[in-house]
Amino acid sequence: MVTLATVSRAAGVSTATVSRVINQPEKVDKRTRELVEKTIKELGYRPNHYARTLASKTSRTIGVIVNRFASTYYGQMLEGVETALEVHGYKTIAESSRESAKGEQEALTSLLDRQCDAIVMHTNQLTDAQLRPLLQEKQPIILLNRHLEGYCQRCIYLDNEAAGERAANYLLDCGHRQIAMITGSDEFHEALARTKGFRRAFEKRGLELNEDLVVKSRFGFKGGYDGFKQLQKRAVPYTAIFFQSDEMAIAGIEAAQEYGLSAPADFSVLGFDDVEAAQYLTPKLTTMRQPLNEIGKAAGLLALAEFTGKQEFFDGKREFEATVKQRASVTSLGS
Amino acid sequence: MVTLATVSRAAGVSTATVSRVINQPEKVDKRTRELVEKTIKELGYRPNHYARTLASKTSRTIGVIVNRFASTYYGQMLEGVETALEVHGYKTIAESSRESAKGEQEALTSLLDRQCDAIVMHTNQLTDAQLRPLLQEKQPIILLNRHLEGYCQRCIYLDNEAAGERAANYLLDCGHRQIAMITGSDEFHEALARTKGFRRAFEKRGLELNEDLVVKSRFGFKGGYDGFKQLQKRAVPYTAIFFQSDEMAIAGIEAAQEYGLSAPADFSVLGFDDVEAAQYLTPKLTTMRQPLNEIGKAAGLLALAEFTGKQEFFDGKREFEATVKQRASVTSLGS
DNA sequence: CTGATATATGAAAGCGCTTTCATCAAGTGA
DNA sequence: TCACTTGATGAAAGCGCTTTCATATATCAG
Repeated sequence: MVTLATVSRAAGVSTATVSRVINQPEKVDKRTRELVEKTIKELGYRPNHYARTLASKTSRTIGVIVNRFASTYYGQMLEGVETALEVHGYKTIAESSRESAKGEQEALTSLLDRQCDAIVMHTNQLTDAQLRPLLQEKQPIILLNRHLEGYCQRCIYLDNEAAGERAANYLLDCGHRQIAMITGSDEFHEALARTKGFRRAFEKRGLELNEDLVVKSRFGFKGGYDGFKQLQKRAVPYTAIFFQSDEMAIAGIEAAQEYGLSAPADFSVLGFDDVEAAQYLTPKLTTMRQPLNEIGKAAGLLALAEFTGKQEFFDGKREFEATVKQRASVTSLGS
Repeated sequence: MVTLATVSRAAGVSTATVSRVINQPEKVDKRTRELVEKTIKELGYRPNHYARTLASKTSRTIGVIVNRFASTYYGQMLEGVETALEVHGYKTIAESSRESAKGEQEALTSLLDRQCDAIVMHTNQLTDAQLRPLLQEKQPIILLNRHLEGYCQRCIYLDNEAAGERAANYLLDCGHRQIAMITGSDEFHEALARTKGFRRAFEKRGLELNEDLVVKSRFGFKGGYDGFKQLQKRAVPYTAIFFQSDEMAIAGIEAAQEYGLSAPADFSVLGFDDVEAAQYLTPKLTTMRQPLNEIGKAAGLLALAEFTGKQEFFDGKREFEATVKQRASVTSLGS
């Protein structure tokens, strides 16, 4: 194995000098530097990341924790973080929590043990009380789509309430009145907030939201499929459905087929996320576009800013807005 | 910071003993062990992963390199690797190559520098010649869906040729003769193999594959969309289309709408992958099911077996088969 | 030419852990 | 009882690097 010492011996200098060539080249005489650089190349020396981190106490890597890898939702955020950090010479490593509190906790300590300089995490299984102590680490931890009292500085999130409200308003503006909503699971702050905002839109207009039309379900295809069936069972008329994720909407549309119903002919559907598939479906899905990539970027940059203490990395934008992406699955009711 | 030394002092033992309690508890007297364990807990001590790895030269983690995070295809494999390793107390960390040769190379050295005990990688940008030297590391590197002369021991793959052949045969058996194919990009070994197998099926039956009906495109939604349009431009009649990925198929079906065509009424479509969305589309997508999760698991286990030298981790199955998942998008042509 | 300042380098201590080797006490069989 | 194994523990070296501090040489103003 080629180590610093190997190189230093070969070049006839001390290990300190070789180290300097790598980390602060300007502090080394040009001739020495070139000699060392040549030797490094010839020997194919690659610094041992672990030794380096151990000695310097910084690893130039940011850890990211997501719920699942096999989901575009998290994947897009992840890519956002990655691209933002790459520019500044930082690496991203990812772990998944497999949707369990234990997993979230383990991933966090694992990443901490790996000396990540900062951590970006999406957490919904851990309660506020469980989470708080974990946040005491000296490495900054950025929370995705989660609000924690007194920890706002380090939260990046979509304003899900506003998004829910906007979704309702859009449907309302299209003339719909009997609007159903299939929600994501309670466990997710996102779902709760979207529901709350949705309700508020009705209140503000002095309209009543028919509670029989809101069915609690789960994110993911299956959740949309089951949710739709449940809605049908209630036999309450509706002209539009708001699904709290695109995956749910896709599956819901399919479920409708089994009842001989089809969107948007029989009812309008509004999704959420704007996954890549949304624009390639039949009907093309009208959905609440969520800037997943930018959210990821912001989180990455905030992590960097917090870790380095250089605020210029981060532009201060912690809150993002979802916007209506109009396509074909929502139709206006003729007034 | 609580270190080994802190604990050892508090417990009144040597650091060696504390270390043993953690790594080989059976070698420590029960009473001492319990005392140390108690102290560890009280102090909230967590071993420093870096120091540990540096000293022991093993990190108990496997690195995985995928092309992109925001794709279910890789996500599912990743989850497969993860679940397989978790059981054995190994961690998985992932990096993405962002679909570039440079990215693949960087991810590899980064993971190597991180002392991953073994690496599982999906690589298609690096040429065989570029790849070979990288494989010389002492850490075993497992290749996903790639064949490398003389490196078969460490390759896990879907038999894409057989899959392509099977796809063609299925369509042929359904009575289709004018079959179009939209391929993935040449850069991917997967695409080439599927095409090859597809061709072979025709040859074996003494049938001719109309070359005007095969259009080279790219994986991903856009590739399917563009591919279909290109196919239309050629104005050659067909009764079925084989898309080399589900994403392509989804987008292709949508593109067809723009021509007033719809599947399966106007033509059958066969996809590839069986992504979760496939069963929730209209029409439900008939597709070549690829056991992504199992492939990931196998790769993880093989990595473990190679690293530890314990062959019992791995069951020897390196090659996987795709099977036809019949749903609604392919119809039989009345004979 | 002198003392002060800047620049380039090396020696050596440490980062937090594992592991080898030596030590010591306790147990064993003859 | 003695020589001998066995088991539990500690001292200390070392993993590959960074960084502080001291040293040595070069540079400069006066």
